[in-house]
Amino acid sequence: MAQMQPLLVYPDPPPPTLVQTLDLAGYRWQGVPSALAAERNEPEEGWAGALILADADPEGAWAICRALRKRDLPLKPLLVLVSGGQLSDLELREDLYDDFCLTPFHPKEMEARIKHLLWRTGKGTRTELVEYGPLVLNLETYQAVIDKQPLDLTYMEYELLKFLATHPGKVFTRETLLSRVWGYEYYGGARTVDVHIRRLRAKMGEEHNLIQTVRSVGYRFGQSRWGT
Amino acid sequence: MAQMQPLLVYPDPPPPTLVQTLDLAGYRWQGVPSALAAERNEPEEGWAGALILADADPEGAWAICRALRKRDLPLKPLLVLVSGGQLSDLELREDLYDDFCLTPFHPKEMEARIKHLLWRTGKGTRTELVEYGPLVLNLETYQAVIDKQPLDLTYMEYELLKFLATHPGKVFTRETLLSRVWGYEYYGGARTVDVHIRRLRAKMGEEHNLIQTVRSVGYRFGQSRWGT
DNA sequence: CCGTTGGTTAACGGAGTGTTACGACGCCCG
DNA sequence: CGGGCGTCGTAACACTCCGTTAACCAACGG
Repeated sequence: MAQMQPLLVYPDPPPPTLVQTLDLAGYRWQGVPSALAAERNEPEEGWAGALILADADPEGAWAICRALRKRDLPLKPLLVLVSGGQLSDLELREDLYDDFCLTPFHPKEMEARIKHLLWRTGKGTRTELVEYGPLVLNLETYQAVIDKQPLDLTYMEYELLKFLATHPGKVFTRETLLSRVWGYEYYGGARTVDVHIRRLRAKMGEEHNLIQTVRSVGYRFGQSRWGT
Repeated sequence: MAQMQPLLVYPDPPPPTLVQTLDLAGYRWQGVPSALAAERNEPEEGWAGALILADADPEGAWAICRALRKRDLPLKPLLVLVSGGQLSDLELREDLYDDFCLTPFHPKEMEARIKHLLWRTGKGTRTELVEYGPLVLNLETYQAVIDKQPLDLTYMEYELLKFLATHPGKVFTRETLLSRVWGYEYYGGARTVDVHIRRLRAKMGEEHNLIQTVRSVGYRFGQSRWGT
């Protein structure tokens, strides 16, 4: 266990109970104060996973999660600690964590969760491909392919398409897209979404209308389970 | 909210707290007393996942897990409930579960775990549906289906139908509909409602008269409780 | 510097919505 | 029994938004 890659822990320094739990269980770990620091201090071997405490500073914590998810997309296992009152937050951020634990936590439970999480992801059960019909997104290489032909997408276009494609059928308002794809509180015209949608549609041929507009509501990717 | 495959629950009957949690969250479920029963009672569509209570009868519970894992290896999500004292048991059975929860459990936590587990395994988020007879509204895709055939509704039509369908049997005056569907401060002719009702009726075939007019009062969706 | 990317603005076209008019139907009352 | 009145169904029409689109600008990074 000692020769494993270290765990990333936020915030820095972590609360004593967490420190104690991690040390007792024999994990190597390192606290980081920000997303930037997480990137800078990343060891040669990479992080084994991340523990994010979200009960003290939820916004900062989720920002870290987003940053981690965005950067190393062969996603590191990510465990968030939340208070009971934050359980409803989890619903909107399904894709930002792999497991969660309530605070105050039972040390044994935390240990078991970390262990199981590492085990789970070690088995490679994670998919780094997103597929929908003729579209394939390779999350590792940031490449998109449609009808076996590579798509040349910009960063934002890719992120937007990825988000939509991982929630097929569901309708999102422009505001939701702005907050979930662009990030936290984004101040800017909602028309930005329109334009990016348009550019996506242009790059993917017109023949497959994978992105549909739902008037007065927003946009939807793919068909839902009920046919056309 | 229905329309998802049911969850398998062991033992049968489950403790009241679990029943309450599942029912409140709107999950379909079925208790099974044994691995054999789980196989026999498996519905046509299959199980969405399994909830195994391991604190009362650990041996039986783990046996069930093993049986489930052996049979459908395209892993159904499997969540076990264990007491604090059983945490060490988990270590030896990493492969028999996908997530766990401590008993006594926090209902919200349980709900969040189930939801995340189903999301993770791609079994789909439990879609919020409104159903009445041949009509199904999918609230998150903004799609409507009648007799398995998609309906092409505009925004206002959809909102109106959604409102009516979520209050079956109840009669609403035009004024009420205007204020509840269009908005509280809406000022306009009451005939607007008529026209939208008409368009709805036209798009849904005439064969099902799901929307009835109550003369001098307003409109009602579905059959009143007094019969026709 | 120039090319790429991300975001804004404005004009345009059209679907969606609400209004109006008219006809049909039922109900009350003479 | 029949006229008159109120209510509802229907179609046509006009206007208002909304989404599309193109062009333009700003922020980078080489």
